[in-house]
Amino acid sequence: MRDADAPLHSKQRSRLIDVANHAGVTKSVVSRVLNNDRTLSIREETRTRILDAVRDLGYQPHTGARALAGASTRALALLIPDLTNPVYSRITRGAVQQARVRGFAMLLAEDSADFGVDRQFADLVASHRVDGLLIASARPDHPLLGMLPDSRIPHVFVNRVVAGSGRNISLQIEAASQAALDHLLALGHRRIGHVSGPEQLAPTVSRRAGLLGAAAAAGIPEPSIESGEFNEQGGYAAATRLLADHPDLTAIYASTLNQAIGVLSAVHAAGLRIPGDISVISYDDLPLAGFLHPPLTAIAMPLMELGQAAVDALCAQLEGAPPEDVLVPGAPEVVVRRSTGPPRSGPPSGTAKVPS
Amino acid sequence: MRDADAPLHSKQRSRLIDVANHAGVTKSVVSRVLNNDRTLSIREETRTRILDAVRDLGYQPHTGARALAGASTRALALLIPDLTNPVYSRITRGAVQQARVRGFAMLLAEDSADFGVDRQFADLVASHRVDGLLIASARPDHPLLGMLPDSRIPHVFVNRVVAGSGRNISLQIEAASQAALDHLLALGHRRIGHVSGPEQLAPTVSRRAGLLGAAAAAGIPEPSIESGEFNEQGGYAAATRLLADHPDLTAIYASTLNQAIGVLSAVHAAGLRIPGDISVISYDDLPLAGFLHPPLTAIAMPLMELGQAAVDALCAQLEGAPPEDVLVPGAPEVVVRRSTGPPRSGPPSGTAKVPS
DNA sequence: CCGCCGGGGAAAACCGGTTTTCTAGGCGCC
DNA sequence: GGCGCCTAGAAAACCGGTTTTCCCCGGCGG
Repeated sequence: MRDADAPLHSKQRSRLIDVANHAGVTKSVVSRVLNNDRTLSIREETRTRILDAVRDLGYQPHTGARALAGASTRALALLIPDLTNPVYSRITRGAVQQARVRGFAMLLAEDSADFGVDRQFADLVASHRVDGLLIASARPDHPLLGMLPDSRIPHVFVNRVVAGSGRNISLQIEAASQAALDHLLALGHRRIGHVSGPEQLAPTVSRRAGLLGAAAAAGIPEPSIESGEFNEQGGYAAATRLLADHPDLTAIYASTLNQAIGVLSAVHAAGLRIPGDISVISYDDLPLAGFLHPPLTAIAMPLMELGQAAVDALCAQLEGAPPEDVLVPGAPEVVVRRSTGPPRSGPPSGTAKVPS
Repeated sequence: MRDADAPLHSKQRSRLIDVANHAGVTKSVVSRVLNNDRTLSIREETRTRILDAVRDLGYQPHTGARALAGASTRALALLIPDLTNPVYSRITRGAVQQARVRGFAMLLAEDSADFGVDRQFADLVASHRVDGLLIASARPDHPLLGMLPDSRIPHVFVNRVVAGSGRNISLQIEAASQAALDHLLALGHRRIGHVSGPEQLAPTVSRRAGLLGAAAAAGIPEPSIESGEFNEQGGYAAATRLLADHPDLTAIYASTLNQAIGVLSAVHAAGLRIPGDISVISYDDLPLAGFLHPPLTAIAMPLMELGQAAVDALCAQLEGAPPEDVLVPGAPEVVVRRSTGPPRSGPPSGTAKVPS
């Protein structure tokens, strides 16, 4: 035992040099062992002696020192538009989990405060706080987009498609819309309304395009579309307009679970029965959907997997791979509950023009 | 101008030494100016020269170097049990925002993965990644609780009350239960059920205690209580049991918005009308509540403020203040919607014993 | 005239790692 | 037997800040 001089009873955190002394080597060797430096040649016995010392002392590298010495910070940052939107909650969960698996910490920034978030994000990078960025909040005019291409900072876009960026991590949105339409067609619906999201947002556009394309291919009348924010109020307002302007609709496809809740509310308010008068189907499935009134038919999307895939893609960039678009696999699945049914035969039963 | 030798066109990030050269001083002076070192005496002219240089060069300190040199990391970590629970989303939002205001980054960890989260959190501290911890996820048996008192790491408990810790940041939960009961009493209810949360969880206990105390004071029969997880399924199951075992109930008070959604569903499934047969009221108000069927009466709690207060309290500790309990002000407010009304006079109308 | 004091800032040590360079010894080879 | 090479690890230079110490200089009192 050569550790007689090591401060075994010290309450201090142990440093690399302590481990080195404990193992009877220099700190450079310890560092290289811990980082799996292939250019180091070392006897197996020495290696285990070092690893034992690491364990004995409970050594934990100092993140700052590491970052300073040029290595990575092993931290990522996630920018999302709205934490209270369950869609982003799931994506965040997946991303945080996967980051953890890969040994990264995850920083969080929310765009809703929109109080200089672009600036904040730029600072995270400039101050070497993170190795890379996950951006789930890029509207086409987002200031961040202007500064990213110049910087060398690795980043991916999550659930966003920034044209030509070559680093978009996305879901099979068009296929989801196709699946939703197929479900409605199988029930016999032909006049369909769509509650869409904010204009120019990539997922909005994809869902709409998927729906319109599929409708055209199926030879049914072009779906009526109204847009609203990605929340309950947005869904409520859009559905109210749809019902008022297109009394012949028999089904509504909502772009988001939050919107769908607003849609349900608007349909109830119009005095219509679900699915008797109007069927409602939603993109995004969550446990919540099963407890609505009526339980909501929805398209389950692999949101956690999206978050995980985004972290994987970002890590690949960190390891030197060129960025590339990723389409998260997993076919959309229609979870049939009780908000969809055959279309009514006659005119709607309720007083569609008189919301309470 | 003395900056002729400064690499003005360099694309590199500028360092402290660059700023110093640009301003014609040494880096120690720059550092002390930027950190408002009161022991430094400096001419006003020099100070502005330095600040100008900082601005001109777009200087951004290297977080790692700073942390290494003994200063703080200016990062905090937040541990929450479940991101998809909107309650925690709001708390998180408040915390992230306030951290940003105070110049801190926020790291996120979720307990749901419960894949060594305590270990992960300990690591964050041990590796000097964060200055302090916000813990919103402490069950009494949480492993983290065993290790925290020893460590000198500043931390607070958010929406949790760890007895004797002296660092609990909490809401006026008892008052909220009181307000809920007052609302029901005013409507004429006397037989009340309560859907409670997981046992031993501090908020669960507080809400229950508040309700029982207020009920006793009002002289009504002791409320019937069933517990369930803090999600829709938990609320559904608990409400189903309540309805089956206590057919005389005329109102249910749910512990969480998620649970309330399950309660609504269970009441519907039992064939009962809301509020005709059963009134439902919930702790936690969110926009979502207004779009349920029927729109849900709920107690609005200042969740974002809770998150902010937690960050404030933690920062106070970082600045050397002794930890102390904080009761976030803001009286609970009953947002009356349509899920509550006068109690029915006779027996319930539905087939309460036959959930579909 | 000299010593002391305080303002203004320079110098250097240090934080804990990473990475490149260097060296001592042992071995095979010619 | 001398040489180069390989192995195993030592040494030292850095990364970019913070903080303590030190120094110079001018003014002022004795």
